[in-house]
Amino acid sequence: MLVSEVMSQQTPLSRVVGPWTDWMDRWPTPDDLAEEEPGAAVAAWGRLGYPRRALRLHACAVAIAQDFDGVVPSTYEELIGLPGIGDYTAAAVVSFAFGGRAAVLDTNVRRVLARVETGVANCGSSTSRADRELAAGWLPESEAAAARWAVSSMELGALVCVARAPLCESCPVAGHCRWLAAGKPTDGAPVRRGQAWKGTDRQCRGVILDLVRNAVAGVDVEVALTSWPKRHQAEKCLGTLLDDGLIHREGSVLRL
DNA sequence: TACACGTGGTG
DNA sequence: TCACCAAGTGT
Repeated sequence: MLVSEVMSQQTPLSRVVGPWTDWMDRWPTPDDLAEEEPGAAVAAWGRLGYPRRALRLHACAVAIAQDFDGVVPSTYEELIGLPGIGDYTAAAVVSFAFGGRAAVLDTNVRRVLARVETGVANCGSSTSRADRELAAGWLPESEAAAARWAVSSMELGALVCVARAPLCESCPVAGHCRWLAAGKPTDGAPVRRGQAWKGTDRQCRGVILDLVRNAVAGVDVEVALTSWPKRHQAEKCLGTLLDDGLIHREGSVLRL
């Protein structure tokens, strides 16, 4: 559950299934992953995106092996302290893996709360204090009910109360929705800033990392730098990749 | 709070 | 084509 939640961060579930299955076959327990080199995790991550998640997941396995005797902890406080585990993932593991009581706040749930409770079309770009208070107020008291609420609210947002064309006709809570009652106003929706991509450091890093990931024998530094049209930017990005620990350098050879 | 951080599907 | 975006985290 922890692995699947980390892989699902900002990533469609449909793309997670394959890598997750392979990952769990190869490393069924935290100890199995902890014994590997971090580069193996980065390689197995493939093209899931945000590859630092692979590094953090490896570090998470090491931490679980060292601090929790190889057993995934079951409380929010313990989980939130692990690498790559933030508010959402800690709550998700508590709720989905252990059936505990935690407010699982992802973008889907925040959108549902924004519409049903606040009456606006969309939630903010990040979790706010108001979101947490709303979610805390909605969370059922018992563990069982809370866990069911968590998965229900997330599915509702993912399948029915979707961002673009919500299926209000088949929504089970349509009768309670302030946004629907108000005639589904679109104003007030925050203008999302598009994610720049072409020519960015992000794209440059992706190109260089992909090159290294696909070269079994490693890649010559010069080859990597010439894989990007702007030399200066390539040097900078290779530098950050090395700093991040995503790529390692041995002489003039680059490896994961 | 704002920003950096990948990738591939979709309208 | 191309902007938009999908179950966030760390700084």
